[in-house]
Amino acid sequence: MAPVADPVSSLEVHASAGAARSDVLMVSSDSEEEAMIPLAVRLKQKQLGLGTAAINAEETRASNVVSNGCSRLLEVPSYHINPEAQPIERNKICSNITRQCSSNNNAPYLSKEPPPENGTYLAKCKKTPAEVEAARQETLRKRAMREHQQEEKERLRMEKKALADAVKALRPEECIKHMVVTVDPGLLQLEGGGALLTSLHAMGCSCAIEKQSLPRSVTWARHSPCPQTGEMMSIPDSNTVIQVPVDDFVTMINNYSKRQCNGVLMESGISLTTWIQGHMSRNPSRTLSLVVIDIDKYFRSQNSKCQKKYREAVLGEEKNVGLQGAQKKRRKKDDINQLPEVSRVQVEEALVDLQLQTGVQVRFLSTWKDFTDYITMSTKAVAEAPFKREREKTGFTFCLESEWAGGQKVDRTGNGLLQVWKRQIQQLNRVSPDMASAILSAYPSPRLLAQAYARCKSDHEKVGLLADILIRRGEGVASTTRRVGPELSKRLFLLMMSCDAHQPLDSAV
Amino acid sequence: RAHISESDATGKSQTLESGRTATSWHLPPGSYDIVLCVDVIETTGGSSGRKQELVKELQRNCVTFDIRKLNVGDFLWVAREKVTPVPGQLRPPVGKELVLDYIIERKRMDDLCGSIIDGRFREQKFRLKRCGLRKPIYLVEECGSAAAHLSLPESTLQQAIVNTQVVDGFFVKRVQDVKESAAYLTIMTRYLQKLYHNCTLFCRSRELEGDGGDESEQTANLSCSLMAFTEFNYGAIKNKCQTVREVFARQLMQISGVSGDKAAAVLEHYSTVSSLLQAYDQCSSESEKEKLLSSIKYGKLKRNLGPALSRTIYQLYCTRGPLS
DNA sequence: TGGTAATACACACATT
DNA sequence: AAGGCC
DNA sequence: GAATGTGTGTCTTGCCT
Repeated sequence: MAPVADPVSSLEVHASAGAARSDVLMVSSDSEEEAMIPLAVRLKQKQLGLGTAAINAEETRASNVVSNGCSRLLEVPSYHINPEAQPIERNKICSNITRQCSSNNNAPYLSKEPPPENGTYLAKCKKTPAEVEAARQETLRKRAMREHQQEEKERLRMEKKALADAVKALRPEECIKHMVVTVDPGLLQLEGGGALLTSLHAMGCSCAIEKQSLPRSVTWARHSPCPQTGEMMSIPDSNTVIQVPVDDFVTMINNYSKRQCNGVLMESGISLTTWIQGHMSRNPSRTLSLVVIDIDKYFRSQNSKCQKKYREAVLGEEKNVGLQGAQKKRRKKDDINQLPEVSRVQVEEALVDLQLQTGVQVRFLSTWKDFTDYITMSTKAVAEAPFKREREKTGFTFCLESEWAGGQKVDRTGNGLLQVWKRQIQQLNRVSPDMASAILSAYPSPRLLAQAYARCKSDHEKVGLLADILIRRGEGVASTTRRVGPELSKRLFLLMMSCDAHQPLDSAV
Repeated sequence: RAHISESDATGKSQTLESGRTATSWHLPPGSYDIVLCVDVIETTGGSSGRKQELVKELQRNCVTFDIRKLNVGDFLWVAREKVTPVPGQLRPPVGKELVLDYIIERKRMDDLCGSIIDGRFREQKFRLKRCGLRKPIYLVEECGSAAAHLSLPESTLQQAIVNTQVVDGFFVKRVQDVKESAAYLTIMTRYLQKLYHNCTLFCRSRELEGDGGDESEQTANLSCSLMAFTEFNYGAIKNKCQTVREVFARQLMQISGVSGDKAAAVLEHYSTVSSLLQAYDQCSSESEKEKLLSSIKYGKLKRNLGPALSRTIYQLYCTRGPLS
């Protein structure tokens, strides 16, 4: 039997020794949360109080109407808001509604513009009871309509707020405050546990201490309001960091080396890879990474014990398989000295095995402060990950495609637009500044180029419109001139005139 | 001794389609060698002796490697078909080569520092993600080494390293110096040689690469469907075919204030230059043209593009005389 | 109701 | 604080 | 985003009687 504790058994020891206590420490976001929950609850109540499908249909229709009204005021075509919306103005809809209401309760010909003679009649005689009643109902309807509009406006505002807050929660600055770091109690009873919590707290995120399915591990969760219910819910992150004691680590390295030496048939205990594979098969969705703290302490000990074997192992000229043969010093007194003897090369070999078999990586840290810093940085990385991923998904690739010049500054009068136009031409592949300048001098604005294309009689003429423009390179006598050429001419024609957005510019074949 | 051959895949003068046809060929077990490939820039240039130190170390470890011009990454491994010289021909036939899924970007701390500042860092990570190789590795050198007073704080650098691990999902290997880098490459090479000792390899095309998580596929870590090296190295050069839509987006972003989200929002309504010009032509008044784009929503959710940008774009595309 | 002023708040862009 | 103003 | 700081413009709010 191996004289060293198995990692699994050590897990059980730590878990039983540690008091499994769940504690959540709110740092600076508690006031915000208390303010946010009632907000979301109100939204939920309104959604439940009114219908679901019918109300949603009403609200989308109403929003379209409002948007059309706004866009009319801004003199903007309505299809910017909704491409399928017809150019119906809001005041027409409203007047139609009021007209319908009036005709239902009054004589049809009284609806809008009473004739002059009827006007005098109506002015002389007081309103009939029916008219009074009609007026009352009209007022009631107006009030009801206003209330409905108010409520819908309010609901729309709240929804917008909720979405805006959801985006805010992902911003690099604030996202960290919505993170809750769950730490295994086995980590805290080790030295530096308090410092970990202190640093996490200082960073502005919440901490929870509860027993993890993985020993001495730390996981992350995002504390955010659910868009549907408004309740706060925790969204767990797949990342997990496990701190592996040097004893267990060295033992598993040794087990791997034994397996490599003796052949695959020999069962020689848990190796790093098999240990991780066991955990990963138990819950496949986790992304693990390992931390080993102060492994140099082990190597220092080994080095002082037998320097000769260490050097041989580093030089790697002989297959130095360090079994646990050289364990002669005092046992229970110093745990390190009764560990098996492994070399740094053996560690690296086992690490490569772990990497290629599981993709899990191991971080070696020298102090517990480094561990705290590592967890701190990992927390920031995990917190900001969703934000960055979403940006990569929506944005264009060429935004950060190495040599990318920022937008050309242009003032209110339009100064700078010529440079913009030149740079626009250069966005096509294989267009040098000289080529762009040549085209620029012939057609100093997009409109002029488009007009030139429109004046062409044939498509063949359009394709070759720019082909014979001269490019002058250099200055004075040494300057050489070339043509733009038919290839670039065709590409620019396609770019300017094609109606197919996915039209390839680089001609095939 | 190590076998060094200068097989130069001339990076630019290739034919448009690299010679691999759709014939799905394969490499039976034992018909190929696993060979480490080192980018030529890692062996030559700048610091005279430092680069050769890695080569020397690999040679001492008896690692067979090949020095090539890699268009992405610094190290990778190929499965090189064993070729037997044909009688009557001086040159043996060219062996087929498949590139393994692992690719290493080696980064010294000072390199990393400069890369972060000028933006190369993000670009390199992006290129590694989409290079077709599914197991990118960042080999970070000079980790705990002398507090190199670089132009960036050390905490910043380490945060960047953690980010590439956690956010980008790269495997990050930290080493102290060049010697440890060589040791890592040596161990990796030997392990891969052992891993692929009895595998039949198939040729995959660059297409159909649902490059999901790298570590997520822990069970099928032995990928036998690989790309031909020529196709990989050619595809790594960035001469992608542009479309009207793409170039239009880039053009929009040439004006200050137009970002990716803004351009994308405009493209939602007018995906070509032509359609935008048509829309301007259909406007009845000049003020209508000015505000044609002002109420377009962009980005996170429904933020107006605004009248200012709308006016600028209007000036750009509607000015009938020369621009200034 | 609409319309503005004043602020807050983002975002695009520029630096150690 | 609600209502009518233009 | 490395991290932080700076200026453009929208967007939110409150106000008016």
